[in-house]
Amino acid sequence: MELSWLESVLSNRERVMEELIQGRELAGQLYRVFDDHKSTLVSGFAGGGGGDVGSAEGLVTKILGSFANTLLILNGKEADGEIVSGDQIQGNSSGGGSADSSSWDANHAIIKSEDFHEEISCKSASTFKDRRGSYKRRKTSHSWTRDTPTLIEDSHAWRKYGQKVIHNAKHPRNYFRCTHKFDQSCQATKHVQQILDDPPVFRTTYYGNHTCRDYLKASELVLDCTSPRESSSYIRFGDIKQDHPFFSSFTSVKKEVVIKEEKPQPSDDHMMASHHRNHSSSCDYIVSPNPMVFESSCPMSGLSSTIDPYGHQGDVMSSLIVEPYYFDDEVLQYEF
DNA sequence: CCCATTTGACCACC
DNA sequence: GGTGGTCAAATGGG
Repeated sequence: MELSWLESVLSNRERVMEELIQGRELAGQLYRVFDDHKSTLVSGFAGGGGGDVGSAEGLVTKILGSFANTLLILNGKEADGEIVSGDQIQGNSSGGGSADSSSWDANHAIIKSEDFHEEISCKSASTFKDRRGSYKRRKTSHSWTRDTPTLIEDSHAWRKYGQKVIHNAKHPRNYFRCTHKFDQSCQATKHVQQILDDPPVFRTTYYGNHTCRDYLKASELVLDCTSPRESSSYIRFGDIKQDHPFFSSFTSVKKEVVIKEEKPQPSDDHMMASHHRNHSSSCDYIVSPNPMVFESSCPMSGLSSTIDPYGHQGDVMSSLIVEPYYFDDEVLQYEF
């Protein structure tokens, strides 16, 4: 197997090189795009994020597609026809990157990537999912965790779908899925759990990559706090608030994030119907319903900033990254 | 009325 | 059988 993998890699070497080169070029273009608007993106989120974000996103899409393809090739997945196009990738690493340093500065995070031998293919398992709870335990999907003293924002819209008391844990674990699970078949999910009280530490575990197209704009990012009743304060670029009556268990918050996002193509709109109801309202594309959980997912929304920390796209990538990354205050750490 | 959250039920995995 | 992950009806806010 090792040998066949190696042979496969070698035989695809040209393709790998092409993908990497393309990725590099696209990244360069993206850099210029962001560079042109750096000041806007970094300090002026309030303004609404900017018209070039769209083109930037397009570039990001291509870049991600390029890297994803490379990874797939390296993983020997190509034969399975799993190479994806940039459009399919888009958000890939939901942990994608602390989008913005402003929300992130206060947090020192540790990110670990776990379980990287994943099958990128979707779980075919629950084919006949008519019954509740009938699901396939995500054993094969890769995950990565982030521990933060506060909840961090992210550029994706999440919807809470469950909460569970975990054995031997003081705090319940909250389950979120991507809002676009149904309309765009985005499989990304995450779990958030407070693992320490004082100081508070929240562990966010991401599963799967985002394949959805819509990201919150920078101006929509919310930074919220943590503990249920204590310090939840969320920040909107431009103003800071402090209050929060909510959080029953540390969760649910009302969507404070005002901003509206341009609607996604109306065409796919309905597919989203969440099970029984048609949840396709624009709201779904707007906010991150739970401020409580934040983490930064994908930077593409608009702030480029720095990172795209996690390479979770694939196993290979993860294995290539050995050194920890240091960003400003935070430390991103990869483990295998 | 629409939509997000809550919460108990259900089921896969260990 | 216990635990954890997901589903979906119920609930409540806007």
